Amino acid sequence: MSEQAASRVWQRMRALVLEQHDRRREVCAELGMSFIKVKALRRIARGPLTMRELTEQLSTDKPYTTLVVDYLERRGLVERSVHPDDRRCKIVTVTAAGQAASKVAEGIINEPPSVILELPPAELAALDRTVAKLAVD
Amino acid sequence: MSEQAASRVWQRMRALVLEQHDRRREVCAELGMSFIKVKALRRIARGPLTMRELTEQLSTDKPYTTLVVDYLERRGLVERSVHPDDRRCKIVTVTAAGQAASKVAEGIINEPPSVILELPPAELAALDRTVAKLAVD
DNA sequence: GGAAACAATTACAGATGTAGAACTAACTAC
DNA sequence: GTAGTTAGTTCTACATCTGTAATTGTTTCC
Repeated sequence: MSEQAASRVWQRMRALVLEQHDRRREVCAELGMSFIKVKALRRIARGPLTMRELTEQLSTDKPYTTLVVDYLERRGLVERSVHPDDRRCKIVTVTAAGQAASKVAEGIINEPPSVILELPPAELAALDRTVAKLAVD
Repeated sequence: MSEQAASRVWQRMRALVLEQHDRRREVCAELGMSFIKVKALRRIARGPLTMRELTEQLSTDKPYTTLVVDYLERRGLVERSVHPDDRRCKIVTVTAAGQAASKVAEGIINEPPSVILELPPAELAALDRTVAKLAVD
């Protein structure tokens, strides 16, 4: 029954990501900020965003986004500027320091668990191909 | 380079679990409680636990565990009883109502994303075998 | 039996995140 | 130009979570 296999796969993937290899605490300790702020920083580092876009990405509300960006700006990691075409909007951009901090975060978060690295090369390659199909983005 | 493949696999698994198919909001809305309380309920439903054990499972602190269990007990989902061999300990057990609520939560959380179900059977079977290797627990 | 250790609770302080209402400034469309 | 809309901010209130210290009852070990 392939439905059961799918369920098994899903539960194990969840366990791996959320329990066995959760690096959130580590990242927060390293950067000295809450995880939602790390997430905000990483998104901004990926490319400039308006406040509204960032609010959507973080799935939070506008007032809190203001607080988060205030915090990151105070630490010199991001900057606000007025949108050239629509002066109501602000564009949030990462600074050099922010880019560096984001890289540190990515390094910790994207470090794969050793169990994946230890797979036989052929099996890893197959896994790579399959998982690529699962990721829409 | 298999290190890059491992990194790719990991990042895509994370995206799938945390972004594409995150059911946390849904579960919280359905059960009317915060996610940490859902997590506590699910752990207790899996089998009786002492407060200390539950504290470890939730990776929180003792006082907060007391509050969480107070809440679940007030809603009639779990019960506290004294440990027969060590009267310092309390054993937290799920009630019938709690078991039912937990099943609802599991149903939502464990429902695999459709992309997994849609894989060709042979590929799903291979994925199932590989992922089983990755899950230590 | 007494000291030390442990489980759980209580009390408390503080950080973090969620949410609504009201406001300003800027844009859009008629 | 004026009405309605949108982006962002401020203010406020609250829920949630984290962390420390002290307290109670119980167990363990000498």
